[in-house]
Amino acid sequence: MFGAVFYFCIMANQNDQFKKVISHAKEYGYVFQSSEIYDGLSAVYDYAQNGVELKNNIRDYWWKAMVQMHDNIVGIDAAIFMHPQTWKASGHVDAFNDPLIDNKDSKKRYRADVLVEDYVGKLDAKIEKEVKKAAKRFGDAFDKEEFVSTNPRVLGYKEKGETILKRLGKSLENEDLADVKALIEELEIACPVSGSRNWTDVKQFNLMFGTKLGASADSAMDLYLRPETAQGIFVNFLNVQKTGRMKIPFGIAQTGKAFRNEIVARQFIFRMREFEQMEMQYFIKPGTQKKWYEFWKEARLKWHLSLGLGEDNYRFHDHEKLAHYADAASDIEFRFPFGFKELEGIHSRTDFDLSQHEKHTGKKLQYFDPEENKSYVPYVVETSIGLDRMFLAIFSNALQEEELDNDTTRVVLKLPSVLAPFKAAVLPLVKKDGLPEIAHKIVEDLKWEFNVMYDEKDAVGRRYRRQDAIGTPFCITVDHDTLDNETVTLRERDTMKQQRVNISDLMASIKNEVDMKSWLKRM
RNA sequence: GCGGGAGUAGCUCAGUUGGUAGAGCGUCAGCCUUCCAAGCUGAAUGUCGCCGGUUCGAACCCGGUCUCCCGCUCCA
Repeated sequence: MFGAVFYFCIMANQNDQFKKVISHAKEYGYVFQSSEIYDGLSAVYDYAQNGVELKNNIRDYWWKAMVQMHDNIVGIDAAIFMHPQTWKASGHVDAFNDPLIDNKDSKKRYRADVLVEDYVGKLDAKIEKEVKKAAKRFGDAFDKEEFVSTNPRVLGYKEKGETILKRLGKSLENEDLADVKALIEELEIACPVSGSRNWTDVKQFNLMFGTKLGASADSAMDLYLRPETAQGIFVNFLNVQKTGRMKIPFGIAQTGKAFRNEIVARQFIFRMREFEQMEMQYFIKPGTQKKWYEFWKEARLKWHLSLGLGEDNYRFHDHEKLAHYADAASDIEFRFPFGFKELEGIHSRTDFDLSQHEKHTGKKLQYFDPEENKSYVPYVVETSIGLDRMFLAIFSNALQEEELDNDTTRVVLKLPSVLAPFKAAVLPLVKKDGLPEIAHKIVEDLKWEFNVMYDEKDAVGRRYRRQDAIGTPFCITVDHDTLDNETVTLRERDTMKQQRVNISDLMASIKNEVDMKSWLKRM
């Protein structure tokens, strides 16, 4: 019971913290709901004036680590529209098309095809049972092959199973959802939870957004907004390899928007209908996938750790159930305000995608390996991270409420300084005596290198807090001493400590802390 | 999509049995100013999510609708 109470408290706190994250994101110009004045659009958000800077910086940090720092990784920027056949080949047309059915009593939703397949699975289990029984009865003389192919009961189960699956396949192919429901009713499949057979109609959910290419309706071609960016890389694999003279192993990186018509999209920017991925597909020699899979798992974790959000906030989650194309898959999970959730995936995709495109285009997508003196379809290890999720991870981790010595609290956004929207704010202690003029000059000087902000309104302490709330790592304060000796105070966001520095040293001091190079070197 | 909760100023929220809206913080202008939100003066901001109904009268009651949060489901 105490456990339950404790758990409830944690949930309440998590909830609380998450609400603070969302309202802080709005109040300080990071994330707005899309079309808010029209009551918003479900699961679509806009990045605001500070949010776009943070997002750009995250993308930049990823791109530099991935492309600039690896001489065998190059980038592309493929279009969102792709030839519709692409999605047939990738399996998205089939796999992203779920026939769903609800049980009216338990209110549970199931994939209709899975319900039927589970039923067939039970038939298989019955066959196994028969086999075991017979094996016990016949002892050493038991021949499994023969038994399975002659026993009438086993044959009956087998045939029934095959008939069902055939019919299911045909109905799905013809999009005859009424027959899928009829099948479920005929088989008397019951809801595992309520035990009832009170089902709704089967409804088709297409997780891909459709649109039209072509201005006139009759000549238009059905298109999809891409549900993942990876296919843009696969279809360009050979172009990049040839024109870039790439030798295996090599990688192609890309960032860009993808679109999924999620049934339920929630948790702020964690799951949006329109989102941005940062992906890298690494093309390798078949047989080496295990090695490269491990390599990228480690490399990607190092990238995350370099940002200093805390080692305890990350963990790997290895997939046991693998997607049809994968032979190994792992997620890097992050401790979000609502618990550990997937942030990045590292997948060993085998040669599935390239082979599929070969099949559907009739074109060879192979690499001639001079060492092996033969051609092959490369294997692929993918790293795929959600930019919006990374944004949320960083933002929610950074938002802190601190108790200060003087019994007050401050809200501070401890963003990694390399990613902060503004690197410094320049503040004249008072807005007279020529201090604003000097401050403006410092802004003019620094803005060639960083995003800097000027603020003269209110007491300086209040201005510090304002900068704390948007995560600016440094405040430069011009005071009366500045008039005498050309020095200012440089105040650090996290420690609130100040030091006196020469105006001429400002650029170097700040750069030392916020420069991407020094952060990337921590990898 | 189903079930539960919610929607009042930029944010957090009051609003008593229906009588046409308030607070704190924030924002803006000015004054003051010894460098960590707390001084002074003044100001702006809401068709109380939207539409309809009941009523002499609706933020409040009823119906519908949209959006958000939680759970279920899904998540390449």
